[in-house]
Amino acid sequence: MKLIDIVGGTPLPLAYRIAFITNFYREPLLRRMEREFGLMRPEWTILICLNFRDALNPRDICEITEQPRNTISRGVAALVRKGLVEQASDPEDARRVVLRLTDAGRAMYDAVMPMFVEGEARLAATLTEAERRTLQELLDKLCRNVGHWRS
Amino acid sequence: MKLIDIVGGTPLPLAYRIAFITNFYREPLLRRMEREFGLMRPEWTILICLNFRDALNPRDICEITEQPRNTISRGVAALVRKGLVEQASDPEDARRVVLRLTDAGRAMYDAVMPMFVEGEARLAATLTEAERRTLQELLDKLCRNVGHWRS
DNA sequence: CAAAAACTGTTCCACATGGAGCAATTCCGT
DNA sequence: ACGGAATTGCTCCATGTGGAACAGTTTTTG
Repeated sequence: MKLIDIVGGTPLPLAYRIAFITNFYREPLLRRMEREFGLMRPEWTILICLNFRDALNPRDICEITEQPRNTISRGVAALVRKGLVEQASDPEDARRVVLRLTDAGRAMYDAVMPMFVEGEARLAATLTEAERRTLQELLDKLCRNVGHWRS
Repeated sequence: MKLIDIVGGTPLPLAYRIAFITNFYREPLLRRMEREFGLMRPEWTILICLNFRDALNPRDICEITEQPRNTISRGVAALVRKGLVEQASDPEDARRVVLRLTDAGRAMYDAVMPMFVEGEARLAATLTEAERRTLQELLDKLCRNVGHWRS
């Protein structure tokens, strides 16, 4: 009796399998990240956002990730304490704070990300190249239509 | 600037899209469940397990779901308080407890599940029938090979 | 047969997270 | 230009969750 047997028997053929994969892929890696790098999840989220586009406001990150403001606020504070992010005041709006990755912040991103990439590689290794391409296209279609199905 | 743009730009083409879908599908529905039905997530997990196969031990549920013992213990205690689950002592092993859904427990399951089914229907509606079948097969292949890629 | 080891379920404790409210600043309507 | 509304970021608070230790029971080992 394993979880997959139950998952296969529920009336949620897609959603449960997707949640199942998320649980067993992401959760253990996030735990390891917390243990080995001392990064909390919101901090990692912020690093990802800033690595993709620098000089964001906390508000932008909230909008992008749809996480509560206080969560992002605490995450930023922790990253600043660790010297991974610098905050400057926005000259155009005194309420806003401009966030930038420091070199240490980029180094942290480069140190953590390979762990997830390796997990992705193991995941992808169970599929053929054609299957991978197909799966990615279908998932991408779902993601891009998030506005139609999000609850 | 939306999350999907960042997701598409990371070196995790599959995993990030899957996590993205999980976040925007499951999270809002779980919040609604907590609000409207007063069920916590571990309690819902336990209901799903017992609906699939009755007379499980807490230990079984821990093994199936790979959740910590104390989480399941608290969930069971809450469900018993609410009259959704009954616990009896196992005559073969005094350490063990046998869990069974009550009629109210089954009714709760039947009341909550349609919410998730509806969300699944919206999700599936963005794909054609053939795409749905293909996606389910690929996801199923990943799930069944969880032993090869789990971290 | 006795003692150590393993197992099951619970409780205690630390803490990460989300909601509500707050101060400071900017925007908008009149 | 002025006063109310909206926005931004932060702090307090309640709580859900996981790790570690614990008591009771069973199994294994010497």
